[in-house]
Amino acid sequence: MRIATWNVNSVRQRVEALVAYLREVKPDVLCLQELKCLEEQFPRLEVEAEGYNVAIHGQKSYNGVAILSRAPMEIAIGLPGDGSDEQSRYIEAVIPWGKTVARVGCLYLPNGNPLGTDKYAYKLAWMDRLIAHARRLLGNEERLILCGDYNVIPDARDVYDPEAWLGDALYAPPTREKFRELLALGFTDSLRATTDAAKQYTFWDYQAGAWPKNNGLRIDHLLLSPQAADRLQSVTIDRDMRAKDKPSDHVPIRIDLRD
DNA sequence: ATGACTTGCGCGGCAAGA
Repeated sequence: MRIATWNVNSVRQRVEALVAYLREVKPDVLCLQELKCLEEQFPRLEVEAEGYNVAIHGQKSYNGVAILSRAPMEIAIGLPGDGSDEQSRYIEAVIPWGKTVARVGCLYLPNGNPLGTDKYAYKLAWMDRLIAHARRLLGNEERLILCGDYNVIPDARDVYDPEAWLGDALYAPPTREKFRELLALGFTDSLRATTDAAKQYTFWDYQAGAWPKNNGLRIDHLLLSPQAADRLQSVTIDRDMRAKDKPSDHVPIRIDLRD
């Protein structure tokens, strides 16, 4: 089972790259974030033509998440815990896998900048809701994968200039503390299960020559329940995607799980 | 070097991203 996640930064700007990725990498499941469109604006026909089912939680202009799967899905929309939250940042699918299933949560965690504002409070509250939901899901003892754009830099190896990022919502200590609280429920950070290496980046800003200078961040993660972690074979960051024409500022990251 | 990116919205610049 190959599961990938990619913040596309507008799916309508990335249709060609998305179709090429599906053809070349052939993921069984692809989670997308930052669609920046309503469901009816999503390039559904192009994706279905590649043999995928599509589940979309869209929003005008901002946010928006989707799960693409070769197998049919049972879908749940939205992160529980706040009925007044109007931002489209979470979608979950149960996907048949042999005699069992994979449960895949696709998330776009709030950016939260700047610190000390309502935006940062929303980020931390969203992380609390994610922790509560993840705790419940772990109780199912399923092959669970929570993946997406976490907007969290886990530690100093994962950012080109740690000191410069201490005052940023992606790296501030309370953000990393909450991320560790999530991990401590029993998740495995799939990338860190396979390497201790620094600079395993998944994002490079469009500005200030971040890509040519390799000034990147590792903020896209696939977290695995014990039942999924047992099956982890490999992790791949599709770094070359950042060098192509009209790239997203994020690249895909994916795992292979043995059947 | 007289300079710093991309997208949506919608047609003029601003908000948002990270």
